[in-house]
Amino acid sequence: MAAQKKITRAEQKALRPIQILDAAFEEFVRSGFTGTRVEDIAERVGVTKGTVYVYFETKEKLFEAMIHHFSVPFQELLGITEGLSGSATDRLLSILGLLYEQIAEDRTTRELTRLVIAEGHRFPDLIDRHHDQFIEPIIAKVDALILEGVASGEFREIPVEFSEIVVAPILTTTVLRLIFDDRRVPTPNKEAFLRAYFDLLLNGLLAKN
Amino acid sequence: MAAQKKITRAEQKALRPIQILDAAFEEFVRSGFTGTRVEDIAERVGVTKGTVYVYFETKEKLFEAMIHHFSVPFQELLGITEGLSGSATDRLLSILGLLYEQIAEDRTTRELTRLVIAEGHRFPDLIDRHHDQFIEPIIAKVDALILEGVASGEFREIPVEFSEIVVAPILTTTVLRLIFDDRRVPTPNKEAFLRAYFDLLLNGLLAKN
DNA sequence: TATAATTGACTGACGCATTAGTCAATGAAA
DNA sequence: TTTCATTGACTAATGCGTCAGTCAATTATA
Repeated sequence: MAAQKKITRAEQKALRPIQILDAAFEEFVRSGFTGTRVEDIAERVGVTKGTVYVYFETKEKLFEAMIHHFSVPFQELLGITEGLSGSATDRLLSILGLLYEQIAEDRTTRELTRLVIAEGHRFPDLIDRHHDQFIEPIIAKVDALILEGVASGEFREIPVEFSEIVVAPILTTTVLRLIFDDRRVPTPNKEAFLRAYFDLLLNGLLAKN
Repeated sequence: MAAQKKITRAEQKALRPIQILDAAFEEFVRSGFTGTRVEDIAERVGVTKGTVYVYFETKEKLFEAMIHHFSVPFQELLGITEGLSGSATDRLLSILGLLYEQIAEDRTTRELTRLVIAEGHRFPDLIDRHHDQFIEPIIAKVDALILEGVASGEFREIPVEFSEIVVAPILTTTVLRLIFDDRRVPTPNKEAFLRAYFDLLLNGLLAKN
């Protein structure tokens, strides 16, 4: 019935590392580095432990390769944001919206955040990579846009060394979903959340006027 | 030289559980639940593994007791905030300042947050306790104050179901310090950070007026 | 096309190290 | 002398990493 895709040995071999990395992601997310058994990863792929060691030298190397593999997609995001036009406000909100989708709503990014927090001690390189490829570019981008808005007169002057305050609701949503994932704390409705977030960010809490 | 405090056996025995819980905190924070050896905890106290098992049945029970022990001090905070007076703005900022000190700046609370994120899967009760004694009371408190401010005309009407947006900079600072703790990302100056946070929260980013 | 030879991806049992948990022996305080 | 907090050697179990052997897929030969 199903179109039987004939897979050659060479094709299967080329696929193996990625299958193993996918399985490793799930298991490491579930149990952390020390709590995960290489055998569980193998079982998830449908092979035995020996096969995993054909492709990866050690459990540590496998963990690092897995992080590296899943970190790639995010890097594309910051490129996309180059082509935006409009007022500083429009562009800032566009980027914050994209960041919300890519960080708070994307399971892979969320779980990578968990691993960075949980396993950072054991893998210092992980922290450095996360900073250089994730935190720093985001902060720099938001900094730049705020400065543009200040220069054009759209924004008040605010101290730019604290622009993590501006993106804070995104990371907070990420962490709350990481901890409570759908039980106890409901997943926020995206449109309603962004509306409230942007409204407060732009206009503040005070009623004056 | 030092005043030699004579410690009786009974006093020492009464002290042991707390010494073990303190040591357990440090070791579980350093290596996570699975990565921590009971022997390391014992060594930190200056006893051997057998002694630990006199006071705690299993490693799991010890972990749970440790979390319980260190979660207590935070509960006092929410009591303190009852006696505040002044405008809704003043009281909101007072509470946010206290929360910043107690969450972002207090190492114990920070590291408990790490354990909740890292070990929550293995200890579901931990998640529930954290929600009931930590997240929920904070959100409820901030909700209530915002509603008061809206009622008194101080605040604009904002959707109260998203008041985690208001406290987001606190949790974000906590997480960033957890990940980067002093290397790569500098620890923010408290006064300057709170000034920027409160200014943005009250007045927003837009220049209008 | 049919059969034999070869390859190499995968296996799984095993060695070795680690560690949770036990308990009879110890020795210092009372 | 008695009590009992502590010890540390022990076991049972677990899990990483290895590697000689297997067998299905592939290639060479008839």
